[in-house]
Amino acid sequence: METRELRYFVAVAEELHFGRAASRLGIAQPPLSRAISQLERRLGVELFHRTSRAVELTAPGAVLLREGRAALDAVEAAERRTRRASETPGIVLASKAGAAGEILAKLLSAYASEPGSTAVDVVLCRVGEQEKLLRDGRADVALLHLPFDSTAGFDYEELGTESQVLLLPLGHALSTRSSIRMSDTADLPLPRWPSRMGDYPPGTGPEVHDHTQLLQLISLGRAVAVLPESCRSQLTDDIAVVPVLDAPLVTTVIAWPPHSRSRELAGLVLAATRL
Amino acid sequence: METRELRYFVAVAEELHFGRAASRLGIAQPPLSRAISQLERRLGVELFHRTSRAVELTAPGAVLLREGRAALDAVEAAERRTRRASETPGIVLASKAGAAGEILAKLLSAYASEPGSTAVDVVLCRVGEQEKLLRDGRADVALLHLPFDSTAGFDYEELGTESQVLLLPLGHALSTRSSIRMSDTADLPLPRWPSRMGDYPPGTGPEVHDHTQLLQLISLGRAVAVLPESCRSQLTDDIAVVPVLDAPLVTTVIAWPPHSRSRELAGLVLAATRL
DNA sequence: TAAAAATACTCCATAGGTATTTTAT
DNA sequence: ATAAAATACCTATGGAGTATTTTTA
Repeated sequence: METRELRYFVAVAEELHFGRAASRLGIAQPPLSRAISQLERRLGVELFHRTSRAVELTAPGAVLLREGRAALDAVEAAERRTRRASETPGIVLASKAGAAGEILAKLLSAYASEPGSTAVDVVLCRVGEQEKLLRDGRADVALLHLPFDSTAGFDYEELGTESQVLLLPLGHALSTRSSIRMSDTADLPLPRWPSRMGDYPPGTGPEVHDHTQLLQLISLGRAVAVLPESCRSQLTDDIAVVPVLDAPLVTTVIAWPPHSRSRELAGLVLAATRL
Repeated sequence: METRELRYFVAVAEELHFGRAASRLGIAQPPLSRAISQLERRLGVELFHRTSRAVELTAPGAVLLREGRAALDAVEAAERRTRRASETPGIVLASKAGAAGEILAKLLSAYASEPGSTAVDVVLCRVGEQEKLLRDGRADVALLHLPFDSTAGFDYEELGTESQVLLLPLGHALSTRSSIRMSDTADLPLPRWPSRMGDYPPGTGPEVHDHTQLLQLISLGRAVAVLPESCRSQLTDDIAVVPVLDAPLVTTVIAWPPHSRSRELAGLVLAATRL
């Protein structure tokens, strides 16, 4: 199977419409139809049920969508990491914008002072995006937060655990409490974070994709949020903080693709675990 | 980058010889030379240093070899799992030949008696091969033994831990001892297992790639070996067993590719953890 | 000088385009 | 009746073959 065939298949599987998929790919519809049916013939598998009104994935098609995306990510990663290996040496570290600020600063300065360390580019990304960046080679290592992010498919080291606090606009009814429980937050405008696919769950709270954005919404009285307590260091004084007694503990981990232990990466991970 | 280009590159990187790589690929040498230099041009990266006498990988070339192999495995896995999804339903489980016999039998019968379970094909492979099988889609789930195998890149659950014993031919000088230490085995003909690349480390012991083969060599007096104690169940009575006090503990785990939690696989894993 | 990669050229398989037909709602 | 996929047919890019040249240890 060629990557071009996989790209075509994934486009159709995502659009569920040959015409739209073709224009997204920058080709005409007939060659796309041919490419897909040729792929089906070569695999001996029907990938789509199609009528003139609807296109839908078959069960084997769903398998190919999942596995094919992973394969395309791997090919992209191979290409990108090869290019980067020939250009600027250095490590690309992905972290959520606005989160892990303190630990990130400490890590960068600790690693920089090690002998033989290289440059570390920091990519600040949206919540949940780090995994994709690691998989497709745009990053070499990432800071993740369990249980929100998933370490599936990566090697990782735990860096620390912290409890969570509720952030409220000053003057909010709950802002004078010394502590609260998760059940107290049921009716509050909690933010909706994007899911793995990038879409937002239904609900009343605002849609947010990074912490900076969220803090601003809290200041404006449009949201409240439960966040790891290390976020205290970046709060403005118009936000109140109340410990949440029964919120899940958050573990910060440093994660990297398996089998990619370059000396530089190993040094960075070591520096992280020593913090 | 197309998979064809990756396959060509990997062939040259493994052979370090355009002519041999070409014949391995079933094409002539000139198109291979052209394909590689075209790849280098498109990537903007020199992948090989070549003279008329020697071909060697550059540093970015080494990166592409590692990442490219992973990408090719992922593409192969996508193709194979899609084909399998359309044919016989069922799970393919990989396990080392001769190892994990008891736990495997228990697992298969436990899972088979669950409601809604599917067929489980067992692939008995060589030591260390399970990881490759999981990565390239020939297997869906595998039994691994830590610390010998690596779970890098997989999800897994631990199934149990056991200590190790020394297996000796009856009549061997050490066969009457009630226990021994690793240091006592220093001069014995311990088997040499294949490394990750499939080649054998240097040494005096025989080269072996599965337990059945090894047990036979022990019976013949050509080898002794340190193995998990569960191997006792398959021993013939011409082999003596002596506990090794300070051998590393062996943990059996069931491992699967991340993001592949089909209902059937989840059921099998659940059955395994309940054993 | 000899082994091996690169170049020159030729050919054909196939990816892609346009025009049109079929199909199912 | 119409939106959308499939088919027919054509073009041209580029992948692969053979013959030859260049390179360097």
